[in-house]
Amino acid sequence: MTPIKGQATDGRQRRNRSEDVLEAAVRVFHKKGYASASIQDIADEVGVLKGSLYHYIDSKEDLLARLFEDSAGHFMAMLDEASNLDAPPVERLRRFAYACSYWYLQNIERVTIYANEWKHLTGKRLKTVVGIREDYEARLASLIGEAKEAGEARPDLDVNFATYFIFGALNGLPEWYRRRGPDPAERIAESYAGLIVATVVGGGK
Amino acid sequence: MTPIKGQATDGRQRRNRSEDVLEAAVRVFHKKGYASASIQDIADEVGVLKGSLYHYIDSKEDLLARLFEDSAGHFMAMLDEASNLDAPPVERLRRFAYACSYWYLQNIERVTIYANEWKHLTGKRLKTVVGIREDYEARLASLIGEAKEAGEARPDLDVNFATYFIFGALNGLPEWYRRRGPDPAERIAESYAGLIVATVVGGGK
Amino acid sequence: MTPIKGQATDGRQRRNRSEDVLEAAVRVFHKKGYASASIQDIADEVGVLKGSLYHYIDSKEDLLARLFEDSAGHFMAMLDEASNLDAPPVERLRRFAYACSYWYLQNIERVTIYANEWKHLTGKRLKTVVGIREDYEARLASLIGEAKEAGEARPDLDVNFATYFIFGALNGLPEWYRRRGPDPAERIAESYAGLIVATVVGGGK
Amino acid sequence: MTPIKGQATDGRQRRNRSEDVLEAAVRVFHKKGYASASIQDIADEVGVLKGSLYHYIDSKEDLLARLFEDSAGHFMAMLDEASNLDAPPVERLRRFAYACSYWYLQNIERVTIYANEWKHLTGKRLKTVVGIREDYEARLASLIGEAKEAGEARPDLDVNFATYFIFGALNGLPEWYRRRGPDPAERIAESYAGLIVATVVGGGK
DNA sequence: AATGAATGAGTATTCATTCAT
DNA sequence: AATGAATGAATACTCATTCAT
Repeated sequence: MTPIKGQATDGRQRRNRSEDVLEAAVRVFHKKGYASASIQDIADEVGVLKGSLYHYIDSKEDLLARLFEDSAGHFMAMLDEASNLDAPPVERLRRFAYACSYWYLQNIERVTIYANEWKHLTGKRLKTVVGIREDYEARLASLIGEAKEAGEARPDLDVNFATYFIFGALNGLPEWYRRRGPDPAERIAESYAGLIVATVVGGGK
Repeated sequence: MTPIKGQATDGRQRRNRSEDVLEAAVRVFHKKGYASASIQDIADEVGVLKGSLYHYIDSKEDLLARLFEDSAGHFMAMLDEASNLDAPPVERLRRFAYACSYWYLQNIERVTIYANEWKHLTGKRLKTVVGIREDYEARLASLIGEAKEAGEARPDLDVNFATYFIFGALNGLPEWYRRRGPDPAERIAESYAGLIVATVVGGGK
Repeated sequence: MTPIKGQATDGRQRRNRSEDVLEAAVRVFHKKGYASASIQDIADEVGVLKGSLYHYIDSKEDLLARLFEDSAGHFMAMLDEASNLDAPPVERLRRFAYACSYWYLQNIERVTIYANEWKHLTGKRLKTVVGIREDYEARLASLIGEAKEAGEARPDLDVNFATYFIFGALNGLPEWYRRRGPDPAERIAESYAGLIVATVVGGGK
Repeated sequence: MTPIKGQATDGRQRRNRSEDVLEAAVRVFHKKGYASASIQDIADEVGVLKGSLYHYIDSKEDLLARLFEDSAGHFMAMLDEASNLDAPPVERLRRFAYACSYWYLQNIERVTIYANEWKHLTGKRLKTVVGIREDYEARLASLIGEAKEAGEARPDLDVNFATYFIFGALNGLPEWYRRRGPDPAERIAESYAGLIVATVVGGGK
């Protein structure tokens, strides 16, 4: 009998504690906010004394940074995938919007932290996160720009404002999702994709 | 040389600083976030020892609450005015959207605090703020609902999702406004109004 | 028509505010204890802003000292009167005990403060209060001593211990008096006088 | 040279100081009174930074409460033992009185705190302490009551007043004991037992 | 890896006191 | 006499971090 990875032979979970710490941090930072959360809170969540946490982290900010690095990888992967579809501009916008919305809903806690707590990073780490966000905005903007050039968007559309508008609407998603009933993520993502496309394609007078 | 009113000859001022305190709190809470801001930060901003602040406030949370009460009045007044226009649904939606956007831009710091720091209120105060937000959402939802019933919106529009979507886009406004160049508030508000109407009226496929 | 002392012609009480302050201090110090009572508490009780109190007092400790000086006079008067009766020793002891008990009951708040808060005095003031207490003990001791010399007390009585014993019993009076029903002061004083005499005259084996 | 257990080579100690903290608190609260004593005072007495105290306690009131719980156990044990003697009423009263007096003298600091600082407890803790005191009074009262029923007390004795009287005399014991010379505890306890019995058995007129 | 004792700088808050008006 | 703004030192308590065991 071979021991399963992360499972000690005595039955106790012996997975990489580092990951436990990161997951606990996600839950705690999401619930209380980075500034209001204490190292003690996270230690409690992991089930360890707070002194022991420092085997896994260098500092509280380091822990936050690790969360961001961790999320950033997935985030960029999702953005890459969503950007590189082969379809006409508006269709790509729709799929991009769907993919983003869906991914947000699957990663609510991390996304909330990503959107709200980046101010507590400093130095290079802050730069990285801001860079990712700018990249994100740039991709969205370029998609919208293409749609406009292809004549599929409203002619009076301001690409930048539309980008920020949509970006904000997406970032607001996790905020109300918690409060609502059990709408399936697919339905919400589809609806949001539709709203985003409508924002761009427009209509109105 | 005559001594200025409220200015002692030794340089210390002895006047009522209630307003100063509130304004300093707005700046500090906006810059650092409520949890990370210290009473000392605010005292420094006012130019007073921290003990002296308690002449004007009961507690840090009380100070936050005062900010909310202060904003809530203006906020509701703006909402009332924007809701009670006499025009066809979509036109009313546009004007409502314009008024909100414009007001947000004029009150960025307070609006940011309003959107981000309400979690730190407790008890009755929290209830009041949540109530206002629900009222806000309800007004927006009812405008969108009227537009839909009047056949001016996309037939497949989900009124609730659209409401949250627009709400999020508005709340995201102050976040990027700081980073951008000097777009005049009127232009932004007009653009946002257009985007909001487009979201509802739709188009797309 | 001549204005009555302490009564302004407009009907408002205009008595000497100094006395109001002392009386308020008695109530507040009795209720909360000197250390836990704040100048603000006393100002509230007087109905004046705390800054205004300093027209009447020099400091918090000064206020406490004034209370002691105030009480000390009455206290010594009572002791003098009770000591100078003309009667056989045990009868004088009984009357002394009655007078003290009765006076305690009439001045519960001040007596409680006198018994508990003298530690917060410093310097000469402390000396004065300790002096009064020693005088008190000495008078009681001399009464008991006379009774013993007259052969009216138990022969094995230790005069000092008896003095402290009785002194403690008297000082405990205000403590439980508050908690009890409405026993008339006369009855309690009579009972205590009997107990004190019994303590000295004794019996037992 | 071998390092002493619990003594780091740099001079700082790293051992469990729960007991030290409680004992330091007894000394400090006794000396200054609970309200006037600061956490800093206690930390100084322990020889630790004040922040470190919170490794051992939850709050200042919690520390006081721990003292009371600590004392309460011993106190009740002593009362139980003293109550359950097998002898005629007055003899039991004498022994009870001796045991209490003696125990008081052995535990002066804690008894003083018990008698004076219970007002600073709140909630359930306050109730417990008041309950113990009432139990104490009830035991004393029942002993006195038995003596009276057995015809060994003065016929005009008021059992309640006698109980309070004796209770007060006992509580006053630690107050003067400090000021006096080195009377052996046994002699004082014997003397107090005699005084208590005399109070009840009486004589007088 | 984990513990838990200790640190030291920080936090919000209180409060006796001063003083210009 | 009275006000109320301001002080400055103190208070209880928190917390990220260190480190010997």
